[in-house]
Amino acid sequence: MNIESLRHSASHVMAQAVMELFPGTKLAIGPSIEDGFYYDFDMEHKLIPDDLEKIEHRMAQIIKENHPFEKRTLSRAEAIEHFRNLGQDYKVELITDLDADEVSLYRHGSFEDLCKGPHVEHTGQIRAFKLLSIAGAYWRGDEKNKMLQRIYGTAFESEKDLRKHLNFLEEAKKRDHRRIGQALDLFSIHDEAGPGLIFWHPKGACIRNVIETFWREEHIRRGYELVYIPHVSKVDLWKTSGHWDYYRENMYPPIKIDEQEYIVKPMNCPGHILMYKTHLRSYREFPLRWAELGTVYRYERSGVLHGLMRVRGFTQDDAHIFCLPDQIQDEITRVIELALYMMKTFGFEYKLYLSTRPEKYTGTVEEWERATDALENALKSLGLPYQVDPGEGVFYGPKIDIKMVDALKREWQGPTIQVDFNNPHRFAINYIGSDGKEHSAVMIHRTVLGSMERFMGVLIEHFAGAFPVWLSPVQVRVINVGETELNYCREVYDILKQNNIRCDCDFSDEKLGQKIRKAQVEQIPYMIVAGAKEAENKTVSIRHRRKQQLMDTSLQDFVVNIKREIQEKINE
RNA sequence: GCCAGCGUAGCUCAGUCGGUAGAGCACAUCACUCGUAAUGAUGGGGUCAUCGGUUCGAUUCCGAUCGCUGGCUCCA
Repeated sequence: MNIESLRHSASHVMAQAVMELFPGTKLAIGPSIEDGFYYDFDMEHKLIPDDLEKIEHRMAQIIKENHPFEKRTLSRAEAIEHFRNLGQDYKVELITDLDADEVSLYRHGSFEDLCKGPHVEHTGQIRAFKLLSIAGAYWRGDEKNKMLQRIYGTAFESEKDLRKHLNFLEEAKKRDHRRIGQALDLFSIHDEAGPGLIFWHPKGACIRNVIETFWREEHIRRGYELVYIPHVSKVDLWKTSGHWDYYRENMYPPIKIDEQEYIVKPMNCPGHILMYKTHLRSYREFPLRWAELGTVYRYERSGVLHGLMRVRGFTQDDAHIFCLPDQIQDEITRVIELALYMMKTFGFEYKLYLSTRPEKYTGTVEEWERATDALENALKSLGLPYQVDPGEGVFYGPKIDIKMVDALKREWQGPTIQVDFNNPHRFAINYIGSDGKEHSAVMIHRTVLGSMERFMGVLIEHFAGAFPVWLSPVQVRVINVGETELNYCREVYDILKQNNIRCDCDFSDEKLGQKIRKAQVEQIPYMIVAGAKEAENKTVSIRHRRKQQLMDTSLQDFVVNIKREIQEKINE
């Protein structure tokens, strides 16, 4: 049995149940999707969560009755007539827009729907299903159209598979970076400050700082130079770049300073370009690789904000590469290697996507072809599997997107590499070639993490808050058993500190079990417990947050081991 | 921005069919001095999101605003 037809069949059964419970409902579309199905309805009644239970109940009855799915075919005109008589306007619109002479309808029991199929044989084959949520959705996904009510559900071949999926949803909920971020005191967002603006608490800032330090060192190692630019600049700069005309809805309005209007930067590129243009460039300087952890501010519609994943102020791990046309492939190859190195270091699987020329584009077709070939050749030369997204490129150039696949196999937008044909023309980003003439340089935008905010959000969910030692804000907690060994514990703590290990201590009057529990809840990788026995023998008792067995060892050995674990960035 | 739901202590949540609120955790103090995931007692803490309306009286009902959640649309 095909899972898609199973889910699609479930959506028909759901539509029937909704039609019966809420007569007069108009049906839009109800496809199967990844992990489930939905159906869009246009109805007077506002669906509430309790309705889902009622609908599920009716669905269960329909399923039990084992209605066979039966197909029949109507001519286009007949079908339009048929659905018009039923008052199903959306179906009429769908058929009208169809290219076919005939359309198929599927019936089970008293319910019939326009559908190209296929379906399961009878409703009894839908064994395990659940309705999940109610949502608003525009007719045909266009915000100019009417907002319909959508019900999401899921269906599986067995109760066991369904339960597995529901457990997955539970697990995802537990890993929600907003919940963990609060529980582990990593970051906060404040009504008083504004939505989509992140405050990094010491522990979150610590993790971010570790990542940023690693990022800087790795970039310098790979031939990048670091730059800094101001956060505001005159509106004219944004007019030259084209953002004022094409990106204004995402930009904050100008600030007036001394009769001049200034814009808070939504992107870093114009700033880097100004520096490029401070003197005449020679082809001998290329490639120029300028990197910056550049904070940008963009207006995002209130409904789209989401924790760290979608914010209004964020820091891109940005870089711009200025190079010759025949250097594109080599540069792209290096960027992909860097990006994949990052993915590997943080423990992510990944998928690569190549996006080609969209309908609306700037530059010439030759430029596009040359750049797209360079991107594709880079992917091929690295022997990497990738998927082509035709027409999904940005208007100014083709791109490679890398999606991070986390511990729960979810995909997140991460690194992106984009060739830009627009800015070199707008800003006259030129260089003097070996022929002594002026030529247009190639500009590549790229990030290898995405943004610090989104990356940290994904990282939190990926590790469920249990960061590997090299990223953990507190790597070791020193815990005493009683009062007598306090001095020894302080000695241990001092030695750890001297070795640059991030540690703290819990010398509170609580029982040992309580202190261990606290450290476990905080996901601290190592707990060092020292009591009279250890103080006597000058050893430490090591407890790892995931391992049951304890280890008695010398502090020296522990320090050597944890330093290696940090150095090698080992993911558990 | 749009549709729907929600907003009660630092956190998680009860509760009030209109008579100004409670639990657990956390926090503070005290006692206990404890050997690898929760010791006990006591205490502090709330303009029940904000503003307005109805009412003798609003945290509760109504409206607006702000914010959050799930989606849609859009994106790093």
